[in-house]
Amino acid sequence: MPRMVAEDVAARLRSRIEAGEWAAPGRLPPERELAEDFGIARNTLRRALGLLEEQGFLSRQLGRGNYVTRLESDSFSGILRRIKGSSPADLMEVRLLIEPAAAAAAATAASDADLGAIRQAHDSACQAGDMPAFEDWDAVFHQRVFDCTRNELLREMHNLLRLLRNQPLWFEMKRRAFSEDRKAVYCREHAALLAALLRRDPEGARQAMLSHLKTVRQNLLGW
Amino acid sequence: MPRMVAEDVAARLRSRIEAGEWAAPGRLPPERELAEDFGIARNTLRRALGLLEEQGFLSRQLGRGNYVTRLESDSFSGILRRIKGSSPADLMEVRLLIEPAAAAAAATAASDADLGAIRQAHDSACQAGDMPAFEDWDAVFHQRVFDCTRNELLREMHNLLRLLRNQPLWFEMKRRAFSEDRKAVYCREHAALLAALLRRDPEGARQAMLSHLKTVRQNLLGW
DNA sequence: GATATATGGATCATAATTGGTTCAGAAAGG
DNA sequence: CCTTTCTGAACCAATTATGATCCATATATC
Repeated sequence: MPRMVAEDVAARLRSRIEAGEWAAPGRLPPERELAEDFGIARNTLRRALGLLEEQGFLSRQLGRGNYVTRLESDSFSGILRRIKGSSPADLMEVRLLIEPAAAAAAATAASDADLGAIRQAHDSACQAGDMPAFEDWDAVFHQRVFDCTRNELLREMHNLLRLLRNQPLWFEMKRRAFSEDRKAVYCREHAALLAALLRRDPEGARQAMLSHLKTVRQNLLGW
Repeated sequence: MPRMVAEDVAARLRSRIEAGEWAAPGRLPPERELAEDFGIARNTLRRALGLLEEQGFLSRQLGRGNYVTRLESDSFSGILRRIKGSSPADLMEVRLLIEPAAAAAAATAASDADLGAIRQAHDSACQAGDMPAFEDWDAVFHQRVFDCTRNELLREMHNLLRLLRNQPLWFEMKRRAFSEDRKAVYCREHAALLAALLRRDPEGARQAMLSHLKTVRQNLLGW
């Protein structure tokens, strides 16, 4: 299956290495074992090892074995990789923590143009025909609330969360949880948030975002 | 509806690509899967892909797959780069937004062992002889508050902020702003926060963290 | 030291997957 | 109607994965 199994396995191997399964500087299991472990052909596993070797994670020694060299746990990329593995519950909790505060900040910092952009995203979401289209516009809506805050870092942190929400696992969850009724509820809640922003009402915006996200959590996680 | 389904799909695809669902340099799912995903025929999907290819968003490779090309603007790496360039003011604002809430959450979720670790970091910080040592323990202190929340994602997001604070520009700011008096103030504020955590008092912890961070902002930014 | 075993290195034919192309027919809109 | 667009299917071409086999080197055992 030319589905880039090699790259996929390389990523999984790297993650297992960094999880400390074979602490550096340690030896990996023989290729024949690893291949069986991953359920792939040895040839394919060897390609994955080749990729990791190029990246400097492995040292391969003929007749001796494959050895882990360095591992990065505290660097930016290490953090990002761990962020990618976050659970939906954790993500939802962080959203509940950050987004209401951002909405409050947006209420005071937003320009008229900002609010127009939010309204446009809101309208598009309400008119969206199917679930993927709605989700696309929903994401834009939330992003534009953060845009209002004029805080680059905050925007990018939300971008990070947005990326997580768009990963396949999340997408499946959202697809299962989607219905026309729920979309209508979301639209009403978005409208309430937008109204608070238009009133320049920080507390109202905070509460609107909070109750909206609680609805989302209820629909996605059931609590 | 013979009205440009392809263009519509192209726009949605582009939006999902920009949202990082298949981060560059990443591979898109096979055309047959994507077509089913969007609920359209493979031919139509291919027209959409053609449009995106013309715009330079995709690289299509026979037998291999379709790849997202440039557009690191919204991928993990692009976000990372922009995060690294954040201004001290933005960072301070984000800290003020996140850390008090995290402290409140920590007050309810912390185990005795967690609190012991925080106390240990607090003591070490107070006894630190020079500025780098104090900053180290200060960072550990704050990090351990986040550890209490049992939220991996939240911890890693704080780790990200912590990395920012350790970049050269920040370090210089902190070094200039450091003094024994201010260190003593920080220690008192840390002690107040720790006390609130030990009381399992969420509101107290939130307020203690908030006023501490306001002190830090005053010392670093002057407002 | 000689031999056996374990392990990485390399090659090849075959099968599976994937993008590329074409075509006939259905569906939507003027 | 007529045109455009979408659909569904079949087939081609390129790439990748598989499974097997054999070679090369290092380590253990006697």
